[in-house]
Amino acid sequence: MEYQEAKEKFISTWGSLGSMWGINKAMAQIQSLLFISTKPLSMEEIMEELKISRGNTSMNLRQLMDWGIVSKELVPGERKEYFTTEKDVQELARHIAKERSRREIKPVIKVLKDVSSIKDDGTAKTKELIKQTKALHDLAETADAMMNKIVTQEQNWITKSLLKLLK
Amino acid sequence: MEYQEAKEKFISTWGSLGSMWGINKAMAQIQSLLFISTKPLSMEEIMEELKISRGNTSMNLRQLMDWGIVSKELVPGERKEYFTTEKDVQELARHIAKERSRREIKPVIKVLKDVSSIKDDGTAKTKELIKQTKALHDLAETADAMMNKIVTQEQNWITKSLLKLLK
DNA sequence: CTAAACTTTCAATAATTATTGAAAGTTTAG
DNA sequence: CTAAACTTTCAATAATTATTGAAAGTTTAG
Repeated sequence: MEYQEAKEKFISTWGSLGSMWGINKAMAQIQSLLFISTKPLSMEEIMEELKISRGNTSMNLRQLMDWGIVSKELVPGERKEYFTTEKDVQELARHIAKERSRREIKPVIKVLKDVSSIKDDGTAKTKELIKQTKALHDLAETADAMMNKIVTQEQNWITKSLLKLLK
Repeated sequence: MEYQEAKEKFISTWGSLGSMWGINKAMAQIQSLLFISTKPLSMEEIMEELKISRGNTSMNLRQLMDWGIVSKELVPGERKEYFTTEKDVQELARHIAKERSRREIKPVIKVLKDVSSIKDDGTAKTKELIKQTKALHDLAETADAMMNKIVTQEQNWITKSLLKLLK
């Protein structure tokens, strides 16, 4: 496999993966492109590489900046804006985990808490609803907490020792 | 909040969440409905509760069975098929994590491995591609392994002690 | 201040994905 | 074996989501 093929494969795989972390294709592809680029890229360059329109590029870059994983880079003497993404995978994972938690997981936990707190009228179906949503609530909270803790740590020693412990 | 409202809120929240674990709305809603039901439900009952067509119900039930989180229950003396979902959240999480890993994460890890193994032609851009995809590969593998281990364990003692350790 | 160089917005449209429902298929009671 | 009771399939359609591109907006060099 040559450079160009590998690059395209990476971008398209990572792009289609976007949905896993609640991000659309173009957004994920722009991030991928920046992630393996050796230098900041301008909007023109991104449009051309990915064959997407100016509007699309602009909107998705903004979203990536909202997620905190892409930032503007000003090149002195240049009028254009250039963009870079966080290059450290650990940091990237931290940002993504934090945003997902905030945008998606936390609100769901809230709903589960509300639903599981309705008053018990004694009927079997109400009891079941309360029991099951409470169980999900606890699971979701634990999972969310673990994810954040793990990803927030100075990874190396703790991850390694956890993995050993869990094997 | 009364039973009916709580139920609807739960089903619609959990349903819209489906996309987080790569499942469509109807599929997630059917699972939710079964999850808080006190008894197995027939296709008719599911259709009626969720206001979805017979075909839709049939297809999504099949998918849920493929995921291994819903199963047929035969009620003696009845011609119809009845359905139940795994009621234990721990088991549910295990199944979901396992399927996601198999369907989505493992294939991506494979691509990352391939891409990061292209021959180094000495150029900066090739070096960067290799370095970055290798880093992602390692991260993805570690995350996948941890998720599976955690979710596979007899949760209680290990989860609790891990959480303490991580706090 | 002006105009060129750029970016953003957003209505129209294209692409994708989910849903319907009727026809075909399957199972079982009798 | 037959027909009723059910389930599945799948082409057509509806709903949702992403994309385009031109017009409007913004910034800065001169």
